Amino acid sequence: MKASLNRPKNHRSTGRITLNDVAQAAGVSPSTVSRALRGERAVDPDLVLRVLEVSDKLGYVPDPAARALASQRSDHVTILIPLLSNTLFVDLLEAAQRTLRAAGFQTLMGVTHYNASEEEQLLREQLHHRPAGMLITGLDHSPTTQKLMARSNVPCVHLMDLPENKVSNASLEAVDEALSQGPYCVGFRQTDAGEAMTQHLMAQGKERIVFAAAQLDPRVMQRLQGWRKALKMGQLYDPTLEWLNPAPSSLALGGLMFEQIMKQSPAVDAIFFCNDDLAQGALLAAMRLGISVPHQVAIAGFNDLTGSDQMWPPLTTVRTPRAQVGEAAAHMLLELIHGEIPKQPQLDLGFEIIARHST
Amino acid sequence: MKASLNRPKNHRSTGRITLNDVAQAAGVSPSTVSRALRGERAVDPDLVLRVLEVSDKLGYVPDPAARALASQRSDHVTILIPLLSNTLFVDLLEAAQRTLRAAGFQTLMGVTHYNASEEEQLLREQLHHRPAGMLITGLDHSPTTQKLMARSNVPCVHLMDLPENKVSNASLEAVDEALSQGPYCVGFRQTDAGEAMTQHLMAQGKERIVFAAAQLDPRVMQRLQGWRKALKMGQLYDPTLEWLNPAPSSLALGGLMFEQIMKQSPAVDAIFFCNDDLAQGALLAAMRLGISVPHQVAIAGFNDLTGSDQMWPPLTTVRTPRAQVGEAAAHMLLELIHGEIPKQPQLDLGFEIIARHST
DNA sequence: CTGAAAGCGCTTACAG
DNA sequence: CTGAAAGCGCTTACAG
Repeated sequence: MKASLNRPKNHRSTGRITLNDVAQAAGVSPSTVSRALRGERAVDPDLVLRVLEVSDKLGYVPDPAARALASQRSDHVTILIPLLSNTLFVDLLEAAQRTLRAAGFQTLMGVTHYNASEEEQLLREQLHHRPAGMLITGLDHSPTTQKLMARSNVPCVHLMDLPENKVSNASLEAVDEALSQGPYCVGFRQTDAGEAMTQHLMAQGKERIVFAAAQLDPRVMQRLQGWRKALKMGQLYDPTLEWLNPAPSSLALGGLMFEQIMKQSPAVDAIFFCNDDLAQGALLAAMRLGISVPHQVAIAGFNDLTGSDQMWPPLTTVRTPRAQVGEAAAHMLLELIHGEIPKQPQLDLGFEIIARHST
Repeated sequence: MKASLNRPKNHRSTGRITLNDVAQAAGVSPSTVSRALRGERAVDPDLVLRVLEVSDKLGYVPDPAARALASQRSDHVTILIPLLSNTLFVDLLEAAQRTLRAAGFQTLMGVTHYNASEEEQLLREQLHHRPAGMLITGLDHSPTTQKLMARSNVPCVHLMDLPENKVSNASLEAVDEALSQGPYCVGFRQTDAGEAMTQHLMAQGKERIVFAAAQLDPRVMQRLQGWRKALKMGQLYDPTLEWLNPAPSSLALGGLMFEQIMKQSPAVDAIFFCNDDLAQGALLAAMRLGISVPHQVAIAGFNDLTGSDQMWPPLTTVRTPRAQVGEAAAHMLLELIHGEIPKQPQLDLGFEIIARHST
C-alpha cells in the first residue's frame, strides 16, 4: 500500500502494483525481486522468502506484456489443428491446454482447415507474438512453413504422427546434439493401426474388406497403407476395394459412401472406415436401408469417438490416445522451453483395437 | 535494410525491424509512424502514404508486447465457455474466433466446466493480460465474477442468453448513457424456444410430454420454464413429467434416461430432451430396446447438433443460431472496443423448430 | 499536423 | 549473491 502511494504520480500511472513496489516494500533492488520471483539460482534464500511474502501481501502480479518485451519471449503457446469439427482435435486441444495452463502458459489456437497457406499465415501471425513454444498437428508441412518454424527458433512438438522410419536405438545413441534429435513428436503409428484393424477383420474371416476414407490427410493415407499391407500379405488385395473421397469427413458422407459401396459392390463383407464419424453414418444408413450389420456386412471405424459405443450395433474401432497425446506433447514442449532434452524425442503412445458388435 | 544497419549495436539488439527503423527510412518521427500506422486522424495523408509504403517495404510488424505495455491494452480477446465437449460451444468459439481474427485480435479460450470458481480463476488470469474485450457464455455469474468484470473496465458481451424481462422500446429510448445499456448480449429466448417446441408436440396431439434434462445450466432451466408454461396453458402439466438429472449431458445418459422413463412411465407419449445429444442417445436406445419412435413415443431434442438429421428416425429439434451468435457477439464486442455504441445492446437471433420424423 | 521526451513494467548484461 | 543502469519497442501527453 505504502509503496504504491509513494510512487511518483506521473501522467501515465496505471495504479498497478509493480515489481518496483515490491522491491521498495521488501527493501531490495528490483533486479533481486525479478530473480527471486522467477526462482533463479543465485539469490539468498532468506531474500527469496521475504520477496515472496511481500509480493504476496501486495497482491503483485507480473505484467506479461512487460515481461515479454524485456525477455523477448511471451507466455503464449500456439497450437495449430486442422479442424474443430472433428472431436479428435478438440480432445487434443483440451488436454494440451489444460497441461499448459497449469504450467502458467496461455494457449493460442489456430485452425488450419487442412490448408497449407492458411497454416503458413497462422504461423506468421503467431510468430509475431514470439510464442514460447508451438504444438503443430502432423509432420507434413509446406517448405515455407518448415522454413518459418526453423528460423523462428521456437521449440515445437508435432502431434498425432511419428516419422515413418523407426529410428533404431543404435542411431539414437550416436546423436549427441539436442537439436539433431528432432522432429519432436508425440503420436502413434498410423500405418500399424490401419494394418492391425485390417488383420482383426481378416481374423474374423472377412475376405473382401473395403477401405473407405474421406478427408485424405496424411494420417488417413498412412492407415490406407496399413490396410494395403495387411490385405496384400493375405492375398486379398484388390484396388477396387479402395474408396477414397477427398471431401470433409462427416456422418452424412459416411452414409452416402456406405450406400454407394453396397450398391456397387454387394459382395463386400466388411468396410473399414478411416474415421468413426463415417462409420457411425454408415451404421445409421444401414438401419435406414435395412441392411443387417454385421451379418450382411461388418463395419469398423477409427478413433473411438464419442457415441461409437452407443451406436446400434456398437462400433468396432481403434481407440487412439488423443488426450494423452495432447498432454504428453505439452509436457515435452515444456521441457524444451526450459532447455531440457526430452528422453524420447519421438514418443509412441500406441493404440488399441476395440472389438464391439459391428464386426 | 540501411536503417537497421545504422541502429547502434547494443548488447540487447534483437535484429527486429522496429518502428524506429521505419521512421528513419521514411524521414519522419516515430510518433508520426505510430499514428500513421494506426490510422489516427491528424496525420498528413501524404505522410501516411509514405509511412505505409516504407513500412511495407521493410516488412515491419509491430511488436504486440511493446504495444500492450505502452497502451495498457492488448490485442487479446478472452472467450469463456462452459465445455468443449458440447459441439454447441465449439461452434460458438469457432465463429467468434474467425471474426475476431479478421479484425486483428487473438482469441484466448477458457473452459469453465460450469464451475463458478473456475470461471473466477480464469477471469483473474485473463484480466492480468489486459484483454481488449471479453466474450462470456451466459448471464449468470457469481458476485465475485461480476465484480471483477465491472472493475476491469474491459468491454464484455454475453453469449446465448438474453435478460428475462423484455426491455420495452420506451424505456430503451429513455436511456442516454452508453454504459447503462448493458449487459450486452447476443442470443435468443431460451424460454420461448422451450415453449415453442412443447406447443409443437401438443399440436401433434401429444398429451403426456416429458421434459428430460441433464446438466441443468441456467439456459436448460429456462427451457424447462417454457415447457411448463405451455403444458399449464394446455392443462397438461404434471410434476412427475419432469426428469431432471444434474449429471453432464451425453449420448449414454440420454439412453439411460430414456430407458428409465419408459420403464416408469409407459403412458408417456413424447419426450422433449433439453439437448440433442440426450435425444440422439434416446433414439439409439429405442432401437436397442425395440421401442418404435415416434409411434410408441415421440422424441424431440434441442440445438440441432451434428448428426441429428442423420439419426433413424431423423430427430425433430430446435435449431439454434450458435455460429451467428458467435459472429454477432464478436462484431458487437469490436464495436465496444472501438468506443462505439451498439444499436441493439440485447440482440435476439431467434430459433427455428425443425420438424423431422422422430415426432 | 508533427516531434522530442517520458513512460509503460519488466529483464539482463555488467560491475562489484 | 546483489544492485544500478540500460534496454526491450511501442504510445501518448505536452509543446509547438
